[in-house]
Amino acid sequence: MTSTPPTLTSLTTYLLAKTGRNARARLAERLAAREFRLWHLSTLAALAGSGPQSQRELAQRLAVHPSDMAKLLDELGGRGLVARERDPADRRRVLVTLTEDGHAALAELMTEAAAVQDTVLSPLTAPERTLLHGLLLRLYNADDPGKRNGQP
Amino acid sequence: MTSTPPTLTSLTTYLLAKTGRNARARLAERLAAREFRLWHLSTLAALAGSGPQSQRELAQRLAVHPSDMAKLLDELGGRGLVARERDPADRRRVLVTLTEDGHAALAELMTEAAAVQDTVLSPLTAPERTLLHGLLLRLYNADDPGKRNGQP
DNA sequence: CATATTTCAGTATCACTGAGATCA
DNA sequence: CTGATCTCAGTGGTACTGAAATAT
Repeated sequence: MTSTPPTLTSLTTYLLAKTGRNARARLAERLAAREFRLWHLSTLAALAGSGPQSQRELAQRLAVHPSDMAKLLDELGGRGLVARERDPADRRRVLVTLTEDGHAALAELMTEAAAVQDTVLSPLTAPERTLLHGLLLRLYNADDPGKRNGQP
Repeated sequence: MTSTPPTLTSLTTYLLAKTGRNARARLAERLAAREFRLWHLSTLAALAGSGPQSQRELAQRLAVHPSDMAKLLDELGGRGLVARERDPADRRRVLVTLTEDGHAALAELMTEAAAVQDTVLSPLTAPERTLLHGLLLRLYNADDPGKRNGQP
């Protein structure tokens, strides 16, 4: 006879995937109200955090395919949030920079993200949230950066 | 060298989504070697955990659309892992049950999942893993109060 | 007839592929 | 010419939508 049936919730990785997906979906919904998608936020954040850089660099950093990065930057550029110009030093490259409006948009979206996070983590106390963050950060830093693809 | 901008990694929900997606992708890769997908494992586990049930019940429990559940069960049924029969009490319903082979397949897949989990959680000590599991379980249970009577 | 369950066909979106264009 | 970057059209898989078929 089979004893106690295996349950999915006994797998930590199952809970990880489920809760992560939930958080992601909630933020996506929130961003959609402002006509943004998750990659927009990630891209703006990457530009703010690491300064002007080539499209290829940006795509690698976020683990997005260069072809998709082109479309993303088209959208962001059309809204005046990023500026694209040929690198004078190497005219094959396109240097992407964050505009003033881009900085403002990023600040707004990060505020939204913080609000969503507060909802998602509401079952936990402040020290527990810090603890969770520390554990997840170690998992995050351990897996190969730039090998896998996914959404932010 | 590429590093993720600090603004995103300061969001716990970003780490949640990323690590969850990573775990999910690793398991999917592993299951694919046996010609299974993640939904197959989830479905088998739900049947083992909650016993024979209608397709609709199963779909709701796993938050899958009924149309997709039909396809999933076609695949599992074709491999002899589940059996489908009309409910004698209400012939609109289709009662789904796990076969012997289904139980065996589930045990194998759960072993695979445990192996993947051990890899993903390798940066953490045993007590830390327990701690993480407890925190995630509370987030998971707070997620959607609509499925509080099921196992997954 | 009104409702519930299952099934099938079609749509939408996302990650990815590959070919061509530009430039060093 | 070789190699790198960027662009664009198209593919495949997954999640969803809507409606017909079957039964209560």
